[in-house]
Amino acid sequence: MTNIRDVARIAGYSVSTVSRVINQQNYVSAATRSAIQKVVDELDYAPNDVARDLSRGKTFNVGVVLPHEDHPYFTQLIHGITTAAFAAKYHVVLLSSRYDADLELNYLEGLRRKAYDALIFTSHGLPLSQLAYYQQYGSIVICEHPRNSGLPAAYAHRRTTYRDALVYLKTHGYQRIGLLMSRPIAVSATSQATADAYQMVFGQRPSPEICVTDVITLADGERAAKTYLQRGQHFDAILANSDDIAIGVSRGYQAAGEPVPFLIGQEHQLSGELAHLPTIDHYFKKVGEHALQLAISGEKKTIAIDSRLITEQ
Amino acid sequence: MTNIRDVARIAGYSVSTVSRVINQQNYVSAATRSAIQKVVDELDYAPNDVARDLSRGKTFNVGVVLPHEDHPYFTQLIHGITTAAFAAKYHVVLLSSRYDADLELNYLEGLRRKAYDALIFTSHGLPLSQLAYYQQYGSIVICEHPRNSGLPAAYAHRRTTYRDALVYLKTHGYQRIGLLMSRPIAVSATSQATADAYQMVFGQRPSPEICVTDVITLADGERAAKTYLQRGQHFDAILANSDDIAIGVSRGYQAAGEPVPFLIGQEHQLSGELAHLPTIDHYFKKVGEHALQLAISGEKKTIAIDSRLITEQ
DNA sequence: AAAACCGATTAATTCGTTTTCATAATGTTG
DNA sequence: CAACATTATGAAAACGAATTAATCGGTTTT
Repeated sequence: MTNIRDVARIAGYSVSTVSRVINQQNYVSAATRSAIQKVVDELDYAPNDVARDLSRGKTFNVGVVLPHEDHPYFTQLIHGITTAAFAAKYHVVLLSSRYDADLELNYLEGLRRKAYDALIFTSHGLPLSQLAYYQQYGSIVICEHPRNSGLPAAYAHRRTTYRDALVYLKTHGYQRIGLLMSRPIAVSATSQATADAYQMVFGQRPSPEICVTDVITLADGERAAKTYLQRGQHFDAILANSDDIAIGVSRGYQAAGEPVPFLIGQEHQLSGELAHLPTIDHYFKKVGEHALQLAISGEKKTIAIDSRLITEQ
Repeated sequence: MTNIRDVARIAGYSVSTVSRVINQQNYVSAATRSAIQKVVDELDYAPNDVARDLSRGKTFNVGVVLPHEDHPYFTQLIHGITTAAFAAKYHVVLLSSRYDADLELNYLEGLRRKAYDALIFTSHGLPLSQLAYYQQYGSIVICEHPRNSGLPAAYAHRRTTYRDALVYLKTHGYQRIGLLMSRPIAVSATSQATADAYQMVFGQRPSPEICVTDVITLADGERAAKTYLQRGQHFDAILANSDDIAIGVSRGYQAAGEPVPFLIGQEHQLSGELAHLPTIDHYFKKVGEHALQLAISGEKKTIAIDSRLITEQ
């Protein structure tokens, strides 16, 4: 493979001058520039990005840690991240984690090994304190409320909108509310926001019986409905964690021949639109764009994006 | 930052021995190994991936070129690609193209600049011959029939299943069929497969009037229905290019107060399942896994994954 | 006892850039 | 015309590894 030294030798100039030409820098005479450019074209030379990264001490890579890549939350987030990365000439590296601590740690180590300039955790299994520790090796952005971790964060401001949703239910006469969550309250900021909102509206933490966790897919929604029915619990309404999941819940009740509670979904998905369900749009694309911006700027800010309750569709 | 030389100096061994220790290689005595390991731990040393890549002449990066990252076809493909990449310890770099020739060329150049070891084109705007030219700089895999390009390919074997779908329609008495496509027949292998299947079943190329192109989203499906109605054309059935789009078509006809033709969707999406539409599952995750395998192995094979017509759901 | 072999180790080269520092040539000012 | 900038260029030193060839005891073959 032809390198910068070949170009320099054949053009009869020094390596540094060639470097200046290919990087569009100053202090090269027009004549020299065109002479070198000619040789570059003739030899079909292209600089080696890896060598360049090593020399500059920067890769322009941003690693994006995500538990599963086929989930709409992550898809939308990724869309925002790649959009912003593209504009800033950064590269997005996808890192599957499945909430596996070893994997997450391995990605954090990647920061130390200079594989990425920055890391965005769309979600995480490790404690925030551990993520925070790795900030010394590169900037780390999370997509949830940072608590007391000091981590820069871009996230959907869920709590307020969850409160709006629950107030909406309450004022429409729905008293007994079921809550579906992707992960247990103890480990998930999203689930905590749900519980906090519940407390704000109903004056007490949600009891474990009204919550079902580990609900990710439509099938999980069906399962949740069955769980509620088995437990012999009656609900006026259920706040599901996605529209697809709400549809699953509806099916679960229908399959059991039971009346379907009033449902509110999330994510503003097609399924919810077709079923005319109220939903919550979290504008994750926007969240992703901000997350990337934080990652590359190194700013230690917290950006909360307002989400929106959509009751008519 | 502490580097391999620091470790060598402090441990009292040469750089090459340290290198052998951190790479788990032979020809290091147990005593030396543990002595060096101790220093590595003390200094909290981690090897620099960029330097390693440069020295080895390999990055373990696979670039994935995709027109838009929020489309289910690409989402599923990406899911397969990352799954396989993860298993093989490769990294997936997302490259947005929006079918822009300059961008695609830039990514091809990335291969020359050694930014990626291989490139997967989930779709492309540039002619295949141009992609083929860049194979000299690294392996390139496409996700469609390679024609005479000689490019390795993993793709959904659409034509046969499209034929199945059209035969299904024909045998059920549907004669006048409309076809929806994401891109014009001239530039898209998928659209060509549709046209080929049509010819196999109905004995002639589909006329331009029965095709609507540039149909990507549900809203495009609605638009397509209106286009057909405006043209004053009547169809017994329409083969849509996704379930979501089929739903859009249905809405378009309903909004105009017209009877909805029989619809077949694609992608096996939730929307189609809910509406009990026949659909075609292309198993894109599997396609993605094979594509990555081809990319890193460098095999110049062609792998066609059979898709499946689902008429009962 | 010379020749061959083997495991452990090191010195030196290589990968392909960017960047700093030095120097020469040219231009500008008082 | 001396003093001083400014522009143009090159030599050499990073950047941080992997790898090749060489060396050196020690052991085994012949």
